[in-house]
Amino acid sequence: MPYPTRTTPAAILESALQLLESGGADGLTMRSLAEALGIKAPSLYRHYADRATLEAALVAHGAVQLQTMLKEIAEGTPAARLRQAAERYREFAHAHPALYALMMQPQPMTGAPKALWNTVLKLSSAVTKRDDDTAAAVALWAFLHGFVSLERQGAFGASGPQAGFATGLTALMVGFGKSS
Amino acid sequence: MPYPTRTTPAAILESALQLLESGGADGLTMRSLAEALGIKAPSLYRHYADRATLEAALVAHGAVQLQTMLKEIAEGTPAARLRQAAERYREFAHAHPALYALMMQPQPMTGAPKALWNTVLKLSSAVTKRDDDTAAAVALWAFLHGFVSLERQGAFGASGPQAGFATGLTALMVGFGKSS
DNA sequence: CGGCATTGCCTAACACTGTAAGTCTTGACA
DNA sequence: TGTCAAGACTTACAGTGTTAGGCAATGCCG
Repeated sequence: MPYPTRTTPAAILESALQLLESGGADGLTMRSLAEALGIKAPSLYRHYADRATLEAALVAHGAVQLQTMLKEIAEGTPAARLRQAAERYREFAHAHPALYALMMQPQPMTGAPKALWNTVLKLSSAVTKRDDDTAAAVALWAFLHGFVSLERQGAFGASGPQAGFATGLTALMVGFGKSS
Repeated sequence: MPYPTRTTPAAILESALQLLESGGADGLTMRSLAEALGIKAPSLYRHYADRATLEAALVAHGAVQLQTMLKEIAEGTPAARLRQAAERYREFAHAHPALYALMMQPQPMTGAPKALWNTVLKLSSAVTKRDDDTAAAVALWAFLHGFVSLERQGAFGASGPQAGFATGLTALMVGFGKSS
């Protein structure tokens, strides 16, 4: 009886992402992932040491993807670019809720997530016109992440979350000394 | 053979909170909770329909507690009170990380959490001087929640999260048209 | 006071998790 | 052709939430 095809790391990640999208966080288990790949759960441990390692790979993947989306923005004033980046950040979080949740789990920030943070920092510093303006970047990111979190948990009634997003973002930028 | 003491709902909540504090989110399981109470896991289902219901009770408890902390602040200008409330919010989140995480899980916002939200809204509206200024309150809460989330996940290096908190809060308030 | 229903506990068991141990199959290379 | 490593397999364990069914003790009602 021949064994199934050899499984590649790329295929595993792809299947895992797909399961996350379709079934949410609960949809991704070692067994469901294995089944999607046509193998048995324990075989996955030949490729990833444990679930945590697999998740780390997913997080890295997500960070790279999001960072790319943010870096692609090249047109407009720094303020306009920041606004656009914020929109994309929010879109990403809502388009891939389970992946985003995974990315935002407590964990030491290294590698891809670190690079993502640097991108946010640069985008923000361009607006405040102060290099390495961590305070502003931190506030910005906090606002972004907090907003999408509250949004996802349905904290806002029908009373216009979208409006609050733009308003808050503007307030933050104004407060940090730059409008436009 | 006499059965152990009759278990009260209050005792269950108390034990659950304690487990949450000491062992984090993983420390609270139906079995560990039962053991802490001197009973067996299935017996818990006489008191709470399922784990979700139990968690809802914990969330409600946390919301009431936090709301009380925020409402206690009576002195100072609206801006000063808001600042102090923000500090307390952050302290609460860090003092009870697991409980706070539970409170911030996606779930329809009703009852105690709703009341908490109203308190935040009032605190914020007092500063912007516009009744029912949801946009400002939303931005504020997003900032608060986002900040503590990122803080908890270690997203900020040693580069002064504390500074970023005050700075961001001020920026937000300035941006919404009121300093002091 | 006696009977009875409700309440709260029990044990046993099911369907899931992640994961460890040990074995078989396959393809590549000496 | 023989050997070896990679990747699959089966089996099994401990732990999760949860259900089913039964015993004990409390409180109510005649």
